[in-house]
Amino acid sequence: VDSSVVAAMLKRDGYEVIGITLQLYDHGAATHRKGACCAGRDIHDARAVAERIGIPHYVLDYEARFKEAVIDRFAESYAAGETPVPCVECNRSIKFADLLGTARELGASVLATGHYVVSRRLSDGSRALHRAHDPDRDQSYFLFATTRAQLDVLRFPLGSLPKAKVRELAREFGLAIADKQDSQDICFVPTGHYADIIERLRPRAAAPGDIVDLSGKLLGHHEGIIHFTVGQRKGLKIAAREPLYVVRLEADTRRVVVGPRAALATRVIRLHDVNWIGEGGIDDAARREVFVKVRSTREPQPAWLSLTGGGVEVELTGGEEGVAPGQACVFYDSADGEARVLGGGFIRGAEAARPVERAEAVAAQA
RNA sequence: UGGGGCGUAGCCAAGUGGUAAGGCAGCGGAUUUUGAUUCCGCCAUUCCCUGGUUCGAAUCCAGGCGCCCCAG
Repeated sequence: VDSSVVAAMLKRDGYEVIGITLQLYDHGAATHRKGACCAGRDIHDARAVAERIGIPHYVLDYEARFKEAVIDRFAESYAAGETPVPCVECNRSIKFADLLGTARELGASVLATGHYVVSRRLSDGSRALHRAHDPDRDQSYFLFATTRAQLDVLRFPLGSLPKAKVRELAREFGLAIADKQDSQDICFVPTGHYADIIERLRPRAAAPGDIVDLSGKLLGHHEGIIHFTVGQRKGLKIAAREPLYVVRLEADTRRVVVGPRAALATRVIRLHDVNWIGEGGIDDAARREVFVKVRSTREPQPAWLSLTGGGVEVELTGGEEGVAPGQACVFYDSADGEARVLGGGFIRGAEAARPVERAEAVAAQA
């Protein structure tokens, strides 16, 4: 629905519009699944929309690149005990790199997408990324890795519209897909069981292992580390006095370490591959308070950034629970409203306190 | 084979004469363009077995069976 409305809006406004649909993965398996995108059924729908609004439409076969850049990395990440965010990878490499390049080759001056995020022009001509007007639809979390150069040629016409309005527009434009279900879950996992596809790609990653508590005591067994993520409660099959959560995954020993909810508390997060699209450089920002999201469905939390030898470190003022390596940590300049996206990074690890503070705590006890 | 204790759902566990709490696990749903979390719902016609007392028993009595502990 979203990208269709974007195309129709631009066409209405007098732009020369070219519709492009990406074929990203096996279009046989996922064709009939509700909530899927970018395959089979969607391609037909897109073609019908293009015809309705009178624009040329191309279907680009990106299956090979998608498998390499998104699916393989997804499996790799899980096998390493991390919890990846495939949507981030897809946006930055498939849509905003490969597709963007193709758009340019077609002579397009900009690439418009149906993402719910706002791009604002700054006085110097460059662009700033902001959260969508509707915080419930905001997709900025998945777009933190977008570079300044990409922002220059990207447009997000839906960022200030509520979803209901978009569907209304779709009806006004006479688009048959006006009430089509929103996409959700991981698009390339037709069954909803992401572990299946990882097992196919990385058979060795599905090996069973032990479930232990924080002291290392054996509590049970599991059918593969890929079935778990930090903070997860369901599926441990261990009856205890209180609910147990996955505290960390040890890929090398295939151990799943569990503990009480309190053990999920996190204050310090270490990042890698940080992208900065805020004012100035990231070193300028290290002195002021920012707001970060550690998952898409969470309000930004106050935090401080600091540069360390290995990368960027985030210290949360209030703490977070169940922060999983591999996930994204996205920076904003404000806690609410259409906050500007300052950038973000991938989570390398997280601790309940800084190493120095831990050392001091130990010293104090002695 | 002397003494003591125990046996309630997959696990832990309350209930000691009035018609089976709760937690954990599990299952289902809601929420969610990642994985999770969270929330809601479901989950023992029956309390180791067999008799007995009683209007009424998981609760009292008798006898079995099974476990545990101490002492042999």
